[in-house]
Amino acid sequence: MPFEPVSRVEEITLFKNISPGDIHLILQSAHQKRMDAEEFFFLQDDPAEAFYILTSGKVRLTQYTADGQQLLLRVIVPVTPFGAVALADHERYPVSAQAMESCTAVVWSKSAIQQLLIRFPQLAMNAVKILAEHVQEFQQRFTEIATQRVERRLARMILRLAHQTGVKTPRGVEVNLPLSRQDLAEMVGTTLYTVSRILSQWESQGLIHAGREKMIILYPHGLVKIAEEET
Amino acid sequence: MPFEPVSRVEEITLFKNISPGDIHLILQSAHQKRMDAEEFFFLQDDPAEAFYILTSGKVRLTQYTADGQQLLLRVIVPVTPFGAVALADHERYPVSAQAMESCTAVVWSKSAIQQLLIRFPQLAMNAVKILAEHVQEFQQRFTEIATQRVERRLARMILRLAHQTGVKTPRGVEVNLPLSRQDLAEMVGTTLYTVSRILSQWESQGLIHAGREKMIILYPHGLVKIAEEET
DNA sequence: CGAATTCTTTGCGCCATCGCAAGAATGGTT
DNA sequence: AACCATTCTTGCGATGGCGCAAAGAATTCG
Repeated sequence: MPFEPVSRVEEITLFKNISPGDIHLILQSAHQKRMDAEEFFFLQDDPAEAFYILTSGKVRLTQYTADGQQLLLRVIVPVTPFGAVALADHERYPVSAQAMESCTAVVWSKSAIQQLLIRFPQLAMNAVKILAEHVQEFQQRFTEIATQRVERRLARMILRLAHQTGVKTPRGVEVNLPLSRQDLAEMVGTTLYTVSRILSQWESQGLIHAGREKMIILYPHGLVKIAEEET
Repeated sequence: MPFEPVSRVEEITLFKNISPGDIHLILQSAHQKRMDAEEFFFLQDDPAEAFYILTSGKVRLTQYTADGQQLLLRVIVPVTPFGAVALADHERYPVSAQAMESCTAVVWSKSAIQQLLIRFPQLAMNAVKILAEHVQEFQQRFTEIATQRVERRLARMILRLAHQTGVKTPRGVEVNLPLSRQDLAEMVGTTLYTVSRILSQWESQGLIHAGREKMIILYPHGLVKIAEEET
């Protein structure tokens, strides 16, 4: 089972303080999966039966509410684990995971990953750490949405995305994700109209250059200011 | 070290599938702590150095934002663990934990709990499960606040609280928590004015009886309807 | 290459929620 | 019993953000 992505996988939090030999063992009980754009790794409310680490492509994690509204909770980029609920027993996925483009991932079945957690306690500890970070992130985002204006939330989100996948180009920092206004709106908890208006305003101020499903940050400091300044 | 609360502690998720003997061992490396009302178990941004299980009293978990706003993220009742970030390395508490009344708790130091996680892998798996549930809860609340009106969010929150600590009385279900309008507002992400207005309205409809820092649900079904009905 | 589809922008009216301010209610204190 | 400190209520004006509708780009596809 050839694993070119191993070299990068080794560096991630999940495998911290685990010897290369053990990592190799752990990876041996995984298999690879590829997905075409738009395909679903899993759907919300499915029994959580597999745990993934994305090795290429991009994945969107979406939650829909009882009344049909959708929320884009996060975008997964390589090399990030997702479907971590499968680490716990008897859970269902709280989100749907959809490939935004063609993707590859390393996959463990629930039973495999649970055996690994018992066999390699450090792995369990790392998983705890990852989940603890997720809890923090969502507490934080909950706090933000409860207390801050849309403009600030959007600025923060774009900076976060730029941090995740930003690429420096001569013109500025390019956010390398095909996100529509609707997607951005779902991420910060607003409507596509409001997002569109704010982006237009920023564009007229020379802060960004926003095109269809892409965006270049011309003046990051301006966004930082919006994201942090009081009021 | 006498542990009257042990009997109840044994039932919680954290100790599931762990033998009574092992639980006893685990509890032996804890110590007890008592706190007076208003005292802090820990403050936000403190290094996470201890992990707690509340055995009596009530604890509020609060997060404050850079600009000084406060959010009441949750109320801890017995027998619930809190400070779970201490399970992970090098973390800081993302919230402050303050006793709402005089409290007792079982406490493990970070080093103790980490040794236990290694020694009892099932403990680590249970911790993973608990954290996974927290992630879900906040994803859910994030989604709610992003898509639903205040009235519905408040109805949901009150039902949740009633579920946690509700006591049936001849007059209705009494929510046994000293929460001010401000507290409720922070929990659902609104202002105390709006909470007050909504509660007044519900009171005039005969759904609840709301007093100063207390409340009795007279007609739970009415709240459920508000919490679930579409629109 | 042109039509169909999807995504984006923006004017406009609307309303849920905010937040001040002032006064009322409640509970504790001496 | 009178007082003080909180907490709660409610009128009122202000407004951020919503969401329809229609027109304008950018892509996709046949």
